[in-house]
Formats: sequence, structure tokens, C-alpha cells
Amino acid sequence: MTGKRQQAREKNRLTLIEAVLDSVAEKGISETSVSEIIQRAGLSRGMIHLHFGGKDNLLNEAVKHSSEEYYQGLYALLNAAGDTGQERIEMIVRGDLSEEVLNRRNVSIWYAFRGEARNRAAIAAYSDTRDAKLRNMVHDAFSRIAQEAGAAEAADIARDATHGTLAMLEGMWTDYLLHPDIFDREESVRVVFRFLSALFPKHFGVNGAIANGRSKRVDG
Amino acid sequence: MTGKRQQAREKNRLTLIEAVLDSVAEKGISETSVSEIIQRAGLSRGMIHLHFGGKDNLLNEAVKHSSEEYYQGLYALLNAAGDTGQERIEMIVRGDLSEEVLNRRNVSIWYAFRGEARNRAAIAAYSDTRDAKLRNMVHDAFSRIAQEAGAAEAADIARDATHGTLAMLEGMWTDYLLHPDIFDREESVRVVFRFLSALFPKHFGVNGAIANGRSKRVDG
DNA sequence: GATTTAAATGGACGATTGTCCATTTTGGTG
DNA sequence: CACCAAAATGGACAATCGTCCATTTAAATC
Repeated sequence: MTGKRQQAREKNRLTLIEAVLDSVAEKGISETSVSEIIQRAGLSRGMIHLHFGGKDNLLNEAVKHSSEEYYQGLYALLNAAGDTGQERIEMIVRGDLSEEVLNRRNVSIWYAFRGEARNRAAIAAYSDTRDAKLRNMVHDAFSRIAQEAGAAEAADIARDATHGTLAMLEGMWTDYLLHPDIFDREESVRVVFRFLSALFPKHFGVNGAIANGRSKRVDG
Repeated sequence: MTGKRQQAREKNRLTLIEAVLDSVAEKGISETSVSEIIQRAGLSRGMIHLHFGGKDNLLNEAVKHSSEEYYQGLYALLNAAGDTGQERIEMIVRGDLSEEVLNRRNVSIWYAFRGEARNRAAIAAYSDTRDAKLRNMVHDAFSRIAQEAGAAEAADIARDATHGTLAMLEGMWTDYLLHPDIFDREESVRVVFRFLSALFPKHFGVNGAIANGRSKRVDG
């Protein structure tokens, strides 16, 4: 049984991490100082050194925490999804663009850390694992779809579809970062599926993901 | 005629801006201090206040400079391109993913500033104008293509194609940011055109942009 | 060549940074 | 209740931050 002692300890640890994420989201990394953090956390100055050994380690733990939260949300959605490739792709795309995942706080945090990734090995590592996990989920789904389509170059197609879809989602996040006030979730989803329905008409066409995305091919 | 006086003045101004960009690229924004900047520039401490009135203004000017350089490169490419929509799209895509535009220095700088955009109005403004200009160029080209294709919903298609293509390019930049060592330019170009050739087979198909991008539709 | 004036210098300055530890507080145990 | 140890406190500390200005340097003008 965990005593009051250890309970309080872990609670404070988490409070510090949340304070970092709040500060990074609101003020950016460069203004996230020790003073700022402990003020938000309502704890004393020494806690950072006590629990994390220093500010840098605390930042790294905050990145880790944020990354894990992202995946909890996405995995939860995937578990609720069906087994077909198109169902899983649709769930991932809609999930990645949903309010729960794509919101001001998450986007601010994620891009703030990305900007520092080049200079912080620990941040780059978590940025990588996050991307790798998502990539595998998407690639699995497209592999099924491409195989069902029976194209000779199914493997190539699945690889490119994965690459392009993830890149597009990444770009949608950037849209949100730069214009959170005018960002249109439904439009973003529709754009992704317009491209996918052109590439896989059988899977993402009329009866597919989007209501008014009938167009498979535009010309030709 | 510009005398030695003014010549040296402008040279030093530029030296400071370049020093900022070098520092941001190599060390990140948080480690780009006044001391770091003047050391790289080989100038004295007071120059920043003299020429820019403070460090913040210097950073803003550096963002402006970097953004303008990006466009000079892209406009130069576009002027060399043909007049058809597909030629212009191809030039933009290849240009945006070319070594000249997409390299370690530019990517590091761009994402470092993006991470701070939320908290610096001046940076956000230049990030916006850069995106808006590119968006217009791409949208013009897709509008021609969609109209030539003669689809009833040409305007909608052009809008979505623009949105999706720009998002994909954005994602490719992120790929480069995270994995500059294993990034494959040709693969990135091929992925973009695999999607585009599915959407516009006549324009980006067999005789179109990519050598082995024959596949218009994968299934169906 | 002497004078004027714009440009550049480099150190002083107070404010703020992150680290660390002597002290106090508090939950757990005998 | 007394004792121990883990947890938390908050200020001291040197280092660094960005700003600013008295002084020096050197180009332009007379």
C-alpha cells in the first residue's frame, strides 16, 4: 500500500510536469524558467532539483509525458475502431485531427519542443518514437488496403500512401498552429480523404469515409 | 553614391543578422544570447542596441531576412518554369524539396522560429506572409489544372488540392527536420506526385511529372 | 591638415538565470 | 509520545542575461 508519503511525492512530481507543459504552451520554452515553473506549481524552488536533478531533466520528463498522453488518446481510439484497413485509417485521421488531440495546448507544446529537438537529444528521441509508432499503425492499415486492391506494386503503394498521409496530417497540424482561430477540422479531414479516395477509390470512394467526397478522379 | 561610412554600416547590420541565423541553426533560440551573437559576428557588444535597438528587434529582422531569402529562391525557380499549371506545380514541389531550399540550416531556423511563433507576434506575421504567398502560387496553378479538367466542382478541387499539397510539403519538411541524414528527396517528390497523379491522371500521369509514377488509381 | 560627426567599442549595471544545501516540516515507526 | 527519516522549503550563490552609455575610432567635410 502506498502511504501518504509516496502519494504526495508522486503528486508533486506530476504537478511540476504539468506546470512545465502549461508554461511551455502559454509562454514558450524560452520563458519557461525555474521561477515560472515553481510559481505555477505552487511548490518551492528546491523541488525541481530534488525530484528531477535539474531543470533540463524536468523538461525531458515533460516531453515524455506529453508524448505518452498523445498515444494514450490515439490508442484508445484505435481500440474502438474496426479491423479493416480503411476503418483504421479513418479513425487515425479523424483522431489525429480531433479536438481531443489537436488543440491549442498540445500544438503549442509539440511545436515548441520540436523547435528545440535539434539541440536536445532527449526531445528528439521522444519525437522519434512518437512518429515511429504512428507510422507503423498507418502502414499496417495501408498494407492491407493495397493488398486487397491487388496492385502489383502493393508494397510500394502502401509505403508511399503512408508517407504522404502522415505528411499531410503533419501539415494540418501546422495549419492549426498558425491559425487556430480559423482552422476547420472538417475541411482538413475532407482534404485528406479527397486525396485518399483518388488513390483508393474502392476503399475511400462514394461509400467510403466522406459524405460529399464522391470524386475519385478529377480528370481523365 | 554610398560612402565607406554607410557601406560598413549596412555590412555590419547584415553580419549581425547572419550571426543570429547561424546561431539559431546551430544552437537553437534559447542559446542564442547577445554574447553568442556578437562573438560570431566579431563585433562589439553595443552594436545590437545601436543598429536594432535591442535583441528582440534583431531576432525579428532575422526572421524577416530568412523569409525573404526563401522567396527569392522560390521565385527564381518559378520564373524559369513554364506557364502550364502542372509545370508550375512541379517546379514548386521540386523547388521546395530541393537542396537549395530544404537544407539543414533552413529547416533548423524555420522550425526554431515556428516554435516561438505563438509567443512572438512579429515572427507569426512573417510566418504568415510566407505561407500566404506560397499558397497563392500553388492555388493559381491548381485552378488552371482543375478548370482544364472540366470538373463541375473545379473551384472546390483546386482549393482542396492546394490545401493537401501544401500540407504534404510541410510534412516533408518535418521529415527532414527529424531525419536529415536518411531523408530521401526523390522519394518525397515521388510521394507527392503519386497522390497528385491519382487526383489528376491527365496532368500528372504517365507523361507527367514522375518517371515511374504510372499508377493513376491503385484499385477500382 | 584641422574639424566635425557618425559609427563602433567594451565595460558597468541591475535583473534574472539554474543549482544547491542548511534548515524546517511532516508522515511513518517503535 | 518520542524518535527517525524522508520530503519540502526558501534563500544564498555564482554565472549569465540584455541594456545602455561614456569613450574611442575613423570617415566625411571644410
